[in-house]
Amino acid sequence: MTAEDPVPPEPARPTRGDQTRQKILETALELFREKGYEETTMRAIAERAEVALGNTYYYFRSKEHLIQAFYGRTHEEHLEACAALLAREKDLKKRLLGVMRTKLDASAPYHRFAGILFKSAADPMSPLNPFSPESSPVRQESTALFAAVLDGSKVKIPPDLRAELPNLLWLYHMGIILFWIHDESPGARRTQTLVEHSVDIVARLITLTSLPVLRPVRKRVLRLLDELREKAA
Amino acid sequence: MTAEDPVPPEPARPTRGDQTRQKILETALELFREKGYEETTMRAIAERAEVALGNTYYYFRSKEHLIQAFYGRTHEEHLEACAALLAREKDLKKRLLGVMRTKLDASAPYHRFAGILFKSAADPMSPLNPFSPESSPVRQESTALFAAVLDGSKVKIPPDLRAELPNLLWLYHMGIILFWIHDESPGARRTQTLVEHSVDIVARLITLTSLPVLRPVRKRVLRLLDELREKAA
DNA sequence: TTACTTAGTTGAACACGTTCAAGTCGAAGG
DNA sequence: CCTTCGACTTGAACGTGTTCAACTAAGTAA
Repeated sequence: MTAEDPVPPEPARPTRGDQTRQKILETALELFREKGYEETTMRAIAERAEVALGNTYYYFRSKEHLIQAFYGRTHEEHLEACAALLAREKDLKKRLLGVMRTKLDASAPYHRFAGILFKSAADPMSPLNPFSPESSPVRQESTALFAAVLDGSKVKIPPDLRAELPNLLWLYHMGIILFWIHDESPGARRTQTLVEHSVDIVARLITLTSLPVLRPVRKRVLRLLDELREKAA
Repeated sequence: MTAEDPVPPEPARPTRGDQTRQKILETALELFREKGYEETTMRAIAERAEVALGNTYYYFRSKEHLIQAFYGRTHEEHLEACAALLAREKDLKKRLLGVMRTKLDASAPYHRFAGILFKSAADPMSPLNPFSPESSPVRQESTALFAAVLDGSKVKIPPDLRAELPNLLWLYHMGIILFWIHDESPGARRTQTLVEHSVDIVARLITLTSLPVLRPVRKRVLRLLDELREKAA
């Protein structure tokens, strides 16, 4: 808004480098969609982007880092796609279902090479690992989305559980994605089935947790999460 | 036993090739333990095994396939390690706990490069993917182990759930392994904590499933599994 | 013995991801 | 105008996993 940002952490003026960076990323995603990840070579990316091979490494530390960039992008698409629904709908189950459906829709074009995402995601050394510091911003945004899913609904949830639930839902959603990656059925029908049903189950479980019978289990789950967090520090 | 097997599917007589094969595998695991997976080159393996580079590919289709061989081996170690306990103990929770503990113990020497296992495991294209046909024997053996855990215990489990539970427990155990891979705490303490607590929770849930309140949820879970299996065919 | 066959072995060659020392470009300072 | 400096760009070179056509060894039938 003001005349000039003096020294902002991440200014937004597009330099020459920014253009090159974007061209490389755009070209890479294009090729990934066309031929898949493994079959796309860095040389091919550089060539189509009209850039020297080494230059791609000036902007992206590795081939995998190109995927991280893609990951951030689909996440933003997903946020947009479910904003309307979250503003309108008040029923927890429908909210969660909507979020998961739009997630699948947003990811669909990349199903072909999404495997590589999880391939790296499961590798503790990879920057793509969702638990790595490098991707924690995306993860936090993602769990924030699930917090929003809960907040906008009218369901009563015990406060202790409420605090942890976004993390658990994020984990749940990662499980779904993992299933989706392996799902070769046309239009990912099996994953859709899984989502429809599992959302129902999850929603039920959430409401059930208020029952006295389940209190001990709930407490144990929460205590476990606490302890793990302790030892992590 | 008899004089000569005429044409058995997979005879057991050790040919020259078997020796070479074993030497390569042994050397590979040795180097993996010493330097980790990424840092071990196929050339180094070939050299120490006193074999030509190309020969390693005669016996193992790829570097990853060497890991699959290792995977089968630790699984056998694990089976042995928990046999005694399963013969003795009758309490479900203790049985499950014992199995999971021994699993971690058996895997401990390989923690350093276990990441690569899951890296490939999450990739739908990889032969290491636990859902792939190539590794289904190991998976079946593994779920059979969990069936044994249930069978030897005195807990009453609804038959419909009983049929699916080994698969669910296998999934649970994969989740634990995934956590373990990312666990950098000394001696994998965090994973141990996770196991101690989560086994308790799982055991509780299993016994709780007989409760009338939980019947609808149980039924829905089972129906979901059924539907997914249907669509897979 | 000789010819044929199959299992096992070889290392040069290939394609790829990645690195790096050397460049080019454009703006700021003199 | 020249110089300097740092952002940006270049492509040759490296190390890697993997392939392959050619070779050897050893057994089998004639």
